[in-house]
Amino acid sequence: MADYKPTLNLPKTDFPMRGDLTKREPQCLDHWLQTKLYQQLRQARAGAQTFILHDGPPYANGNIHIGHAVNKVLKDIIVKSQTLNGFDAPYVPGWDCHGLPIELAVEKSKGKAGRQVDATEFRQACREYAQQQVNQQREDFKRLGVLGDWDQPYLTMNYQTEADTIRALGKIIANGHLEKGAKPVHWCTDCGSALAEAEVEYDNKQSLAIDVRFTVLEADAMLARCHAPGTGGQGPISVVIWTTTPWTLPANQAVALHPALEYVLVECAGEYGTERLVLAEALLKDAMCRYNIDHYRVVGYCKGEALEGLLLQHPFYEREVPVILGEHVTTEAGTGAVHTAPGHGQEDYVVGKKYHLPVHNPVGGDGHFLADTPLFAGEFVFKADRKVIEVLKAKGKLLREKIITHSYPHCWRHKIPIIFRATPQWFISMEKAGLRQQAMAAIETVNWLPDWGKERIKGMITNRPDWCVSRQRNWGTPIALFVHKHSGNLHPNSLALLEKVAQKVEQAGIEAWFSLDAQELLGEEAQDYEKLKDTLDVWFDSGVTHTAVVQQQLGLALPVDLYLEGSDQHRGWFQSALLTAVAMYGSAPYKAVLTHGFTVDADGRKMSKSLGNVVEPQKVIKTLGADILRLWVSATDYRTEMNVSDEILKRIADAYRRLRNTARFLLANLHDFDPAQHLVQPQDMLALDRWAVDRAYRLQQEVIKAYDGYGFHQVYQKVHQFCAVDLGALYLDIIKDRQYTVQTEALARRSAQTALYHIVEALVRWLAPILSFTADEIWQHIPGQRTPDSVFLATWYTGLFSLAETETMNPAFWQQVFVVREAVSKELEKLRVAEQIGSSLDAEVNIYCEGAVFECLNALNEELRFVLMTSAAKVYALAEKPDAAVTVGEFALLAKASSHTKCIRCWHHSADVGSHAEHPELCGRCIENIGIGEQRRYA
RNA sequence: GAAAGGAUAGCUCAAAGGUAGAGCAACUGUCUUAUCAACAGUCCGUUGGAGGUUCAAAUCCUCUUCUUUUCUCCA
Repeated sequence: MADYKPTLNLPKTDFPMRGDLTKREPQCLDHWLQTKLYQQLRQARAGAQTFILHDGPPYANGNIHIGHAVNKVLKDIIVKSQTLNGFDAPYVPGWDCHGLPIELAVEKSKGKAGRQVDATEFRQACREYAQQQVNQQREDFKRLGVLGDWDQPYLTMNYQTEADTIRALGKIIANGHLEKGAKPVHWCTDCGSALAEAEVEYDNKQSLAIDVRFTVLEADAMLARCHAPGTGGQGPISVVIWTTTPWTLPANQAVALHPALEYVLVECAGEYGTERLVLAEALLKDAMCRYNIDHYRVVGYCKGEALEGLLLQHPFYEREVPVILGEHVTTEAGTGAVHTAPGHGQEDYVVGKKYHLPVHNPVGGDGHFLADTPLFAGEFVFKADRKVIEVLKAKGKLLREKIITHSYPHCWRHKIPIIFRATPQWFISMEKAGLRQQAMAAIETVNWLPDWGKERIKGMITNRPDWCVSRQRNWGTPIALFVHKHSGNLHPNSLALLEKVAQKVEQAGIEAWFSLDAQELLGEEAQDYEKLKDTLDVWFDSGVTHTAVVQQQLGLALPVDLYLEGSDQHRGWFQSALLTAVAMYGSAPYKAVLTHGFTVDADGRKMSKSLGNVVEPQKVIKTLGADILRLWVSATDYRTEMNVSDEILKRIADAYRRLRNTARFLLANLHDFDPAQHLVQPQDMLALDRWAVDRAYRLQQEVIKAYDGYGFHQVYQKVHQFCAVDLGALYLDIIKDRQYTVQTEALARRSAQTALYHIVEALVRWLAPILSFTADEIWQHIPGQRTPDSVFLATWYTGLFSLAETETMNPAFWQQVFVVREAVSKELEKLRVAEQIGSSLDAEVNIYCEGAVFECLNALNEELRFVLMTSAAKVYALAEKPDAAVTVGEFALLAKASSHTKCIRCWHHSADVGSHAEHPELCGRCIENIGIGEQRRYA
């Protein structure tokens, strides 16, 4: 048997079938670095319309997890697709570098600032630690294939940025939003400082629980407010509170009731004679039992809201305190009446604010009552509990005392119980200069994606308290203000001073403030002013990057096009950016805000070490490659939770192989194609090839639309389907015969190659934002002069064209043909099962039809068999249909094994095999093709 | 405890009141000219559950389960 294989034009390529991504991707990254791809891109797009995605800075601590990877990849897909749109879309990644977690990490190695190590040295260590964390995270982000200005990222600890953060504060002060106040914070009496949430741990503590009478000042006024069917009883009336922190009573400013709870007025005989008590009805029995009172009677009742504003006598001070209402009051324990000391409790503070109660804190930093505190001056708070009880007893206000054990916050370092203590703080007021209302208006100007994000942030802005921006910390942007020692007022020249400080910080970083001698700026006045030691909340640092980074460092205009972060950032960055922007210049810093959900496992549970369901991006990259991770990100609808597991990634890897192999096949069939010489003009191309280009043309419009709408999973679905169905199952399968068997230079072949060429040019661009590494690799293998050098410098391919409806063989025509093809396929399968044929080329088929179907099939003439991939395909009128034919819809089919001999070169069965003496195993078509060449017109 | 989002085939996604549909996977074959590939055929669903509105519900309403995020987490 002669070997005709060398006479075929078989596919040939260096583009490997296997991705080998774990090896190839790092090389690709090196190449991008060496060619300064990012810088090239900036030059190439200079002057083009911009698209600015402003990066939200991850916190510079710890390894990146899958959530970071999702966020960065989504950003990268957007930036790359917008670049393909022709926009100048710079991407400058950033890091959030100040703050507590870094301080805590440094404390572990260096010790606490001001104790084992001085504050300056401590801050330097924080700076170094943060930089090292940035470096580590940066390597992981780069490995994901994210294209950005990694050499010049923005860091909130850059001197310039620190200075501009201070200037941002100045602007907010100038606009009248900053306010001094006091707020209770966790306070360790041993540390002598405030503790952050992360420094607090809960443990059991024994406390004295007491029930205390707050006597109603005007009994008549009280009775007038409630239903008292009889006489209303006898004796003094007291509202009873229950507390586990007796030492907070000196700071009491009110008693809180729940507005909707039912309260009762009970007459009973106590140790001081007949009296009346006010309690929540639901707790009446419990309370009476606790007080050992057997005989009592309800003499009146009312809802809590009826008592609002009623005045009570403080149990041991000459102070009148009001009844206030709070939703936080419950009936789980106590009396339904809550002792309220805004200086000693978060909730009391919040509700107190509503009623304009004074925030009174009589306790010093060492936990001892201040010298001007009547009765308890100098006492340590927890020791004062006993003394408070003695005083209450003496005043006849104590109903009962008992030692209880309960969960209580402790200092994680000293393991001692901590207290809530109001300390001076700085706030950005939501109301003082209309910030809340302006922010609400700004929300309306932003495109929130998905749309429920708008309601979410509106709800948060509506309800949020003033923003406490001060922290008693070391590693942070300083609140660089001077406060008058006696009046507590800001220095009248604060704004000018702030600018002077900012100039110093530009040169030497935040240390310039901490090491500043006040005299240098204030001269003689320095002795009258206190230089603030507080730092800014880190959310302020990241919040103002719209100014400190976007405007100042990058010189870009606001608002930017897009912020993109996880949905938790409605509470975080989206809000801190919005509030600071509105406070500075009255409008939102972004045009649109896009959010993504969190990654969860296959069952929708969040990832945790204890559940063992954590997917680490580093591991995925090491085993499957970054492109697989990227493909997963693109394939997943990120608007809700994103499921990820080994199985899901395996499926994604399968899909990757299909995409890669499709590209490989296209390239392999273009190995001898030079577009400069061989490209066939659209009007000269075969009809089927024009159909294929038309499919790509239509798809490209959908792909671009999907990218612009940030619907990447649609891109994935559509492109994958195109590769699997339009190309794999149809077009590529059909043209193999033409590609392989006709003459190398035949129009029939060059026409198909032209289509393949157009398609791969388009495909590589569709894939580039998602499969960046693979697309780059494909780009290198596409034949012809490649300009630009990289797919990332390119714009969408413009060589595609549509197939006009007016053509005979228009898209609808081919649709009809493929319906028949599918039916034929099913018929052939029957023959195959019956073992009458193997390959479809072993069969021939007769089609009986009329009307449009007949016209259609007949138009293809002799070439119908190539579309159906049978050795023969004949079209007859429906009337001629024999009984053996199978009817499928509008037509009927009769398929049978071919009786002719198989040509060993093209595998078609044909009557003319053997007609040539020199090539007894070939058909006439192949003889032509080895020699003079076959003519084709349609398929 | 509250608010918001989500739940459709083994997986990823469609279907905006009108017969639940793709692709992948699985299974069974074919080919050996994309070969650790490709093609063909087959199978797969009480749309988380229960009610309701409607001639008709994945879709609208109510309740419920699970889950995610945020808030509250307390005298």
